[in-house]
Amino acid sequence: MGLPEPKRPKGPLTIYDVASRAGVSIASVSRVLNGQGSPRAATRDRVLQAVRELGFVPDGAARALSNGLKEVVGVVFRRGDETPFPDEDESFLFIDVIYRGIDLAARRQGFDVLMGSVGFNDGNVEARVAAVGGKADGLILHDRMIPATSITRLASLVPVVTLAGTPVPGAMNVRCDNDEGMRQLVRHLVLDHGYNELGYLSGRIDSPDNHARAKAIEAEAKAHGAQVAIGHDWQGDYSAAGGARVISGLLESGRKLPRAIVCANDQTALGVMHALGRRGLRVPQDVAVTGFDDVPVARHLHPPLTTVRQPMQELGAMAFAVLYSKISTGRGDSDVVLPVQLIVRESCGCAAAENGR
Amino acid sequence: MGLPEPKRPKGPLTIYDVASRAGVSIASVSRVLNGQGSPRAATRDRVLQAVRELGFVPDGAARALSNGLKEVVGVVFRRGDETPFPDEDESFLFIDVIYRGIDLAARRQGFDVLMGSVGFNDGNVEARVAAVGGKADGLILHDRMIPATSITRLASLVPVVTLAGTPVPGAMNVRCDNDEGMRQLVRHLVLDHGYNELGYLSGRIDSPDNHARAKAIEAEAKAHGAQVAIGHDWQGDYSAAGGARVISGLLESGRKLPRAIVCANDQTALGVMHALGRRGLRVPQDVAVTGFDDVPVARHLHPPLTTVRQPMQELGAMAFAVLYSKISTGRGDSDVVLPVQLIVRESCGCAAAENGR
DNA sequence: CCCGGTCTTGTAAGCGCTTACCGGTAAGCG
DNA sequence: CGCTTACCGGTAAGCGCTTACAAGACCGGG
Repeated sequence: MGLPEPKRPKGPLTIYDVASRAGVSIASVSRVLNGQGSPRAATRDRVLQAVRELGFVPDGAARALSNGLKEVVGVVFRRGDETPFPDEDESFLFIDVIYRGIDLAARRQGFDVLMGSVGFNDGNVEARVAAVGGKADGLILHDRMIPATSITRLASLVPVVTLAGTPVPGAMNVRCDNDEGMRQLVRHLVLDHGYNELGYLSGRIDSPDNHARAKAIEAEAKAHGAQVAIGHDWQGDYSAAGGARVISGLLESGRKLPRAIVCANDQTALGVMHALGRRGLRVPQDVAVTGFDDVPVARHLHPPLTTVRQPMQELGAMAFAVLYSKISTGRGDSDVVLPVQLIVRESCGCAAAENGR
Repeated sequence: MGLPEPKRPKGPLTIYDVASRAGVSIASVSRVLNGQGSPRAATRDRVLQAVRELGFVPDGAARALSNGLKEVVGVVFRRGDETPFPDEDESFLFIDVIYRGIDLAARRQGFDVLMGSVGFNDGNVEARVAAVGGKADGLILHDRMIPATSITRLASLVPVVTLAGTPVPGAMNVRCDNDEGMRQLVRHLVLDHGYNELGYLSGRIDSPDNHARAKAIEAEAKAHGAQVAIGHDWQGDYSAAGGARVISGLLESGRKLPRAIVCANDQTALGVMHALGRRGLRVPQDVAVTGFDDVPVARHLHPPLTTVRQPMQELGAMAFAVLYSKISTGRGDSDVVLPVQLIVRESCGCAAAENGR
């Protein structure tokens, strides 16, 4: 008000509009907006006033270009494909919890999170990852979506943190202690329950996490004299459908199931329990089942699922923390391992203790 | 190779580096990268070669600034707070499905999704929303996080789609047909089951969706001569904890529960069922319970939850579609209503039909 | 062999913002 | 009262990329 004509120059509101409206230079506007320098109170007020009146919001791209900080972390995960199995609704729980951890941590530093998911069968994954990288200050990548060499190369351009994988040269890594978790679980099954026949229903064959878990169960079972069925017939894919498929296959071929089935993750366990239930087999009386992850629904299954809790939210938060440190100070830990925790519920054969809440 | 010294100029790789490496101008590089013009095959190859060797990825900010398109949609939701109740783990399921819909649709247009969540108690929500808006080409906002006038103002700067709210001047809106869904549900309860006493365990009081649902249940119940308990004593907040709290309160004050409890959403129903179970009340024999949303876990509850399915993924996809249309063509529908579907399972009293699979 | 037309490539002008640098003004001091 | 010292605030130079414009290369016809 007072000024002749604000006359929004049509084009989307820039700092120049604010400056002329407030009768100062664009530099002053910028300074007020960013709290740099020490503008006189009068100046500051006029600028703020103009900003308010105009409803001005600075353009992130220009800002980023100018000061070299986008305040954006890119996160690329694999999602289920566009047409998931009917059972698969919950297949993204795992990554969503991680997202949440990242989001919370990022928010605290004024960063936003750019999601760039890819399907399992998408082509040009590298291109997608690169595109996200170009829009962000740093990248958090799930497992092995692209070859290690590509990750290394990418990492020379923009800081990269891989999640739940094995460290890659140049990139940083954050993961959970799969090995220890699986070992605890096996000890509980073998030592506390006395099961000496286990089966390991695996995850995707190309997953480092899956390898680590398989290795651990074999080693620990052996150490305590228990058998473990594993291998091609026991090949799942981290999905509920996959777990159900394996069990059905085993049962149909007349195979005898081991006393306890250790699943690569909770979703698989969910599928297994469904398949078992359909065949009239009781969990845990006939067959014990365990998961891995401790996804939120795990406690709501019947029976509640015994599993290994990965601190997924912290995993995400830690990934961001490491990345942020790299972005702001230029250095960050290259391999962080987070502890896991055995969660004993009922699906292993333990009696109901403290159900739900 | 061949050229004297690539000598990465330390600073992070720009189009100039690529150009000099390939022995062409930056314009040519840009053209090759964006498929503009018709570069000679030899030129194209040299550029691509250089890009590959250097591992160049163009800077998104610069690109955005230059051509006025960031290829980013901002999405701001309310999340639970940083220290959720133990029960609340699944409280974000709802929005995650929507995210997924947005993500899928966005990906198809080469857009990425920028998440900017805010907690229920966060201050300066408007500032956060604005910040996200500044980094994106368009904004998808959940419900009413900020006053309508703010939304309107924001919408003059950048296209805005609100979700599941009521349309706001200037912004576009996409929502589900709450009214029809609730009416179908009530008809099922009253007409098919003969329940004539219902209770409506509401959502957050400031939510338009909650209002719409409350209105609908009252109207439809009245139309069929059923009573419905509603109001202060029945005030939930969309959370499981809230649902449980209300039920406990009611029971402790010695109140008699209606025959059927209609919850504002599935999470609330989950809490209600827990609370009921703890008091030894059976669902649906003693009290019927219904939800709203059809969250993935709904089918895994015991008994499986009768609810109203909102096509949440499509909701997200539609939101993006509308926004994209606005961004690219300058116009988009201002109020899209998506149909809902009554999902009858067992918590209403119906017999087990086709359980989960 | 020269000239006009085509096709390719280079030059340079921004996109909106931050910030180094410098001139101008007001305050401080002898 | 005049000069030094701070302090503000303005001017302008980029940040890395796209693209309009123009210059150069190359072709064929006359």
